[in-house]
Amino acid sequence: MAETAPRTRIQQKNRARILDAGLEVFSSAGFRGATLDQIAGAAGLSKPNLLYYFPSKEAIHRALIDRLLETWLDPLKEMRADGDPVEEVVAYAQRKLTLSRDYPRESRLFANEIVQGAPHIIDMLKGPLKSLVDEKAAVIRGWAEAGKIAAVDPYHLIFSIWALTQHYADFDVQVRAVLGGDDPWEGAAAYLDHLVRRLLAP
Amino acid sequence: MAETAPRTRIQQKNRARILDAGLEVFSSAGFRGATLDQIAGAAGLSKPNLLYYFPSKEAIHRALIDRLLETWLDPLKEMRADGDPVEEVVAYAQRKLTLSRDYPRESRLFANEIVQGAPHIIDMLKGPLKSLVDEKAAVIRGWAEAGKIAAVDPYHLIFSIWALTQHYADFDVQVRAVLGGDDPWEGAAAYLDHLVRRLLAP
DNA sequence: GGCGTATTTGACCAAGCGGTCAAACCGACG
DNA sequence: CGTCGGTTTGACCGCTTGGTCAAATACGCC
Repeated sequence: MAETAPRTRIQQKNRARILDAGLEVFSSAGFRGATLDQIAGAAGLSKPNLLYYFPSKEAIHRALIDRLLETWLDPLKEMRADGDPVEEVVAYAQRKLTLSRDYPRESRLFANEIVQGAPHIIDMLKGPLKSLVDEKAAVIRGWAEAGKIAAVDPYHLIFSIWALTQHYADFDVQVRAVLGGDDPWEGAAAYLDHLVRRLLAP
Repeated sequence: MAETAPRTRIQQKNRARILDAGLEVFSSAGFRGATLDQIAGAAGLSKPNLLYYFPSKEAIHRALIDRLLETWLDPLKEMRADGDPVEEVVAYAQRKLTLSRDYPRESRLFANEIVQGAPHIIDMLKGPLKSLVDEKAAVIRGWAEAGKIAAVDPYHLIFSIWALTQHYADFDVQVRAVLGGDDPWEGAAAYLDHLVRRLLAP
């Protein structure tokens, strides 16, 4: 938040490179495990030069988290109360899965943060996230009570979609080790679709 | 492996305390984020004393991972080909959930390891884990072909059980933030039971 | 008690860490 | 050309880190 727009073209470019490098390093080593030298190296800059653009390691991390949070909830936000219930949930699950597939580093950044107690985003979890989920859970509950979908606990339904979609990104190594060479994502999409339909069919 | 049994009572006690402290710290900070001082503090020992029992930070971590791997696959191993198919999978899912509930620190230790690329256990994933999953997947496929359960991709079925059960332990902060004060585990068990039955009902 | 071994510790070290700073560099504009 | 703001860097600092070591202490057994 309160991100002052970078003035020059060179600032824009370097800030972007730093954030990309930071994402790479933080997501695969955690906050503590990442070093400024690694990030600087990945960004093709010297360490003091890094700190010319961001005042601290913490600031890079925060910028990444902020950027992540902006988009991470979008798929759920898009779920419409006035659509076809089953299709709405199926589509939500697929959007979330696509997000994990296309942004695995962001997914792991988030996972690292949560697993280690979410020190930087606990307020967001208890505030905006909870509100959003409460709202959508009410919608799902409404659908269930109207008999349009089977009765399910809406909170745990949402958790299971989060769990599954995060799993394919965060536990990618394990998934690939078990599956051998095959690309997991196609099978994942089909399975997730099948699972949600089975679960919600009235 | 090749763990020489501690001779004296004092060794047994201190090694156990160190492992417990190490589990606490590693699971909530990751390997890199954990410090020997933290572990020593949590174990109530001095740092050099720690290193009297374990030769390095790495060694503590490895001991924990080894101990974890011994039990982590047990629930899946116990799934019997000659039982009632749906009940076998349901029971497996519940065993795995119970494990996550009772050993959340081990779960997070595992999660930290995998998210960061599984550097220490990649061989185990590609070897024993893959073999076990291949074996059980064949069993599940057999059930499906015999019409005893609905047709599902057995690999993704197993992934979804892993994903969900790990989620409640690893993303505990988020789950609790969304649910408010309520204990998640009861609802989780009911939901997981329901999900598996719905999914597999022929 | 006394002795040998197991255990514990304070002091220390080299390397790596996040971060600073003054000086150098660079390109645009007069 | 000079100079002025934005950019880059090498050298450096204080602190933390994993790990060592010799000396001190406790323990178990005679």
